[in-house]
Amino acid sequence: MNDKLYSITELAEEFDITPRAIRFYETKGLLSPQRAGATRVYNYRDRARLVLVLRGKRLGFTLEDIKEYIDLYDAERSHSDQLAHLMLVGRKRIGELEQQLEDVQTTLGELRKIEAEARDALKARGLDPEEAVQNLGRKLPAKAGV
Amino acid sequence: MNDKLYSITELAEEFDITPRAIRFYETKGLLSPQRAGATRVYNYRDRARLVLVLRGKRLGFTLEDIKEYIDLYDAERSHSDQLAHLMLVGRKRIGELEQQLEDVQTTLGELRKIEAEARDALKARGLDPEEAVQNLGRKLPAKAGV
DNA sequence: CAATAAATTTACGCTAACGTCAGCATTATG
DNA sequence: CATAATGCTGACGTTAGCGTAAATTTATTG
Repeated sequence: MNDKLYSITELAEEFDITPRAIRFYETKGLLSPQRAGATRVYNYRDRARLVLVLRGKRLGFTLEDIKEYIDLYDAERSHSDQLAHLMLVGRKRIGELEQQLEDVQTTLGELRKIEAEARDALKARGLDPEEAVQNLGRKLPAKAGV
Repeated sequence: MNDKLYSITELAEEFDITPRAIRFYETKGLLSPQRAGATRVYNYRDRARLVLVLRGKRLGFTLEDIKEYIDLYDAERSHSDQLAHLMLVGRKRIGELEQQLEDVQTTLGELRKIEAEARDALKARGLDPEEAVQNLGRKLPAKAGV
């Protein structure tokens, strides 16, 4: 059931990125799909890797970081040195992410406070906050993406 | 008690960045210290802003994102439109960060699993994991920072 | 006050992560 | 089968975020 195959544009559309980006990740060693002739063909594992890449990006890691991270999954667990190295790199990343977790939580707290204050201030003026937000779209020149 | 002033190098050293970076943030409108003649002088508020900038960076935001975010703090809360806008932008960021929170937690979980597995595998070979990690430093050409 | 040391501006350089052609081959379709 | 549509490989262009060097004040210190 996991034998489904994907074209490059299918993946691109699914994840809202460009084929160019996907090819670029390949040149960086993050993906290595099969080929049918010259055409790239992605299987379920390739797709899973792409998911990891995109999540890594959302977390602000560089593609090189992400490669190192992905390699943790595929690392040989044959030599003890490999295993020790796995632990070492894993711990480093864990440390980084724990810091990031703290940052995210702090910032979320601050933002929620700001939003709540703004909402209260609107209510105090006898306005419906949701309505006020809606109205912005009509007054302003239309900002973000359809 | 919060009237302490800082030179650019003091801040740079405290946060382990370069003066060049701090000046760069200023050109992007993220900081606006006073001047004593031509020399930049930073007060407590400037320093607090810098902290926000650096945290934003750790979260993977662009400097432009960070500017928008910082501006939320200083936004006028006089007009209702401003308040509604504040809510809108705040919610957008909150959404992003909630996604990021999920990403961080997922990735942390995966990494902890990998690290634990590596540790168990080493133990199963009768090795002390900590020792094995230590030994890496002596065998390998010395990789990361001091 | 002469000699450093520290700051400033200006400007060019560099890397990451793609975007954007160009030119060509392959595949799909009316 | 003519014509799109899709894909491939270069190769150059672009933006963000500083690094680095040069030339020039400004500050500090023996």
